Amino acid sequence: MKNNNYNNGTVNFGGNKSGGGKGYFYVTTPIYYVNDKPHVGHAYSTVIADSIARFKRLSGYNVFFLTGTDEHGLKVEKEANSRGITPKELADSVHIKFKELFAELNISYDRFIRTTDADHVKTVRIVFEKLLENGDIYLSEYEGWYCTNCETFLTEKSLTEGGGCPQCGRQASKVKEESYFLKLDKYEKKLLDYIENNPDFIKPEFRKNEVLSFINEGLKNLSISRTSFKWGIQVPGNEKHVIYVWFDALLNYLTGLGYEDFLDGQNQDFYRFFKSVNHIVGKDILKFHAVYWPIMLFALGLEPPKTIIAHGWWLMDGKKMSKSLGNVVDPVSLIKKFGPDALRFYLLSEITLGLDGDFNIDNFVARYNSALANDLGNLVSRTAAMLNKYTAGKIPGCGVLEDVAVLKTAYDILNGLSGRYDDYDFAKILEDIFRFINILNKYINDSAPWKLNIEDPEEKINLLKILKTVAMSIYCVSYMIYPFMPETSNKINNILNIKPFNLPGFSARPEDMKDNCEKLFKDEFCIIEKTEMLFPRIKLEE
RNA sequence: GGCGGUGUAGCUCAGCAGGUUAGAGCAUACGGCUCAUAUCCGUAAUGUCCGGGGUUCAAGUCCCUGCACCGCCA
Repeated sequence: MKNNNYNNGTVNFGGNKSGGGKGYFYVTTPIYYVNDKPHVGHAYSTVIADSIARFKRLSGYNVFFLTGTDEHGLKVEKEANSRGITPKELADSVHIKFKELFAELNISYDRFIRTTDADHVKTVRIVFEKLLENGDIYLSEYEGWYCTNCETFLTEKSLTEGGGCPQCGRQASKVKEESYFLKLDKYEKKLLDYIENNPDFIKPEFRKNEVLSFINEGLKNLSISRTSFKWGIQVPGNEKHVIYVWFDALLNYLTGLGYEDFLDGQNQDFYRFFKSVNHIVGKDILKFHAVYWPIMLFALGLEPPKTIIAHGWWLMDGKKMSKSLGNVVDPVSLIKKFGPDALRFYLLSEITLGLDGDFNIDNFVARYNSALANDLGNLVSRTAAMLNKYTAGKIPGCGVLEDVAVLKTAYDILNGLSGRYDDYDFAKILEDIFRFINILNKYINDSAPWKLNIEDPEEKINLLKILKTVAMSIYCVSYMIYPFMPETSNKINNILNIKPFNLPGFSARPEDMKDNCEKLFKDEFCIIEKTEMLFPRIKLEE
């Protein structure tokens, strides 16, 4: 009978970030528009945010991770009308689809915000009134071209030859209407200064240049209300107007943190979190986050976000995903088939941050089989099998020393991890991890435990040393992959009979893993007897 | 039209403060092992480093130019 009590007695499972107080970390995804069900692009943004959130929590930070849905605006109203339901009914049903996807993907968000939530509606109104009071918002009149589909005002020059919208191609119309405007020109200089002085503000770098050139062409004050439809938050005191969907949506980042309580002096953490905010956004909405949003914050007397990460898009077989092409990748069916971690791994390892990626199912399967099944899965499987076969599952304690050279490789990777995460360089991190996995497979091959004679005391020690080294290394691997593949990490720890990393209260900075690992393996313990395959190989059918 | 970027092995990309035989992963071929998910490990082959010109003792690596593709803005 094997020991089923976790071997965790001596490891520090408390928050152990050195140097006193905990760091704060706030990460957000875009809030997703509810006019259609989620696709793989939504999964991608969210997985990026989840991985960084998990890593920061693991490192001992106080993390707040916000995601949610953007539910107001003309497109939702239209879609609802076409389905014969109310906009709220549409939002109710579609937002559930996002929640289901995130549950399948093991997304560890702290709050799922909806722009129809009462506290958000209240926050938007408070902000609007505040800015109206201090003069950053003013009532005026707009006369010019407008695209109803995009809810965007257009300059005459930007129209296509037939008078269409440059974005969607639909016919633009000439309108003359009363509108509230947000002063952008007033803060133009301040924003430029901020961008110059904060190199981490926009990532990757080449996007920063695009934003700079956009601002340098001169900002025109932004219309932030509409009178042509109803579905939105009404302007306080002038209910003819509905607040522009982007003004509404961006403020979710404040609502989610409890801005209202902060204004009432009830929320001490607000500043600490907001100062460390990382907005994950798609490249298509960078302008809203890097230009309009900081200016809204300036107007409120707050600092712009710390970092905006603009990622690329997932193409499908080289083509943009679209309903009309019928090539939209449904993430839920992929997860059902291959598991959440396979999708998370593919999304994060196959794309360089900022660039577009090509989603190709053959490539997905190839990566899965090669990296996950053959390299990682098989490493764990062969190690567990050898332990069970040769030592009855027993991993020796401090009486048998581990191979320092092998573990040093692991500790070196761990020590470089925090810096790598600051750059959001997930593909590189995963590359390092899998290079180490290859080293472990080679180490096993080269030292060939199966050739050793257990009857011979000297050879037995050697055998134990090899197996202990690999077990310790796999524990480190489990830590390294936890942010990307939490379910797999938990399974590995379970096989090793060690507590999972996601237990409340557990934290260990990567730099502390050497100590933690050595303490954990100081005493002899047994792994579990029956192990499951982490990633069964996928055989291509047909 | 303006500004910016990219073009390196079959595929995805790294290399670029200029310097010995141009790299990695995947895919391919051959060899080794058998603990393991027909897995793992090793070896090998393949490149007019987009074309053209120039600077230099020396250029994927710098400059000019042409072509192709992409991004942002108009």
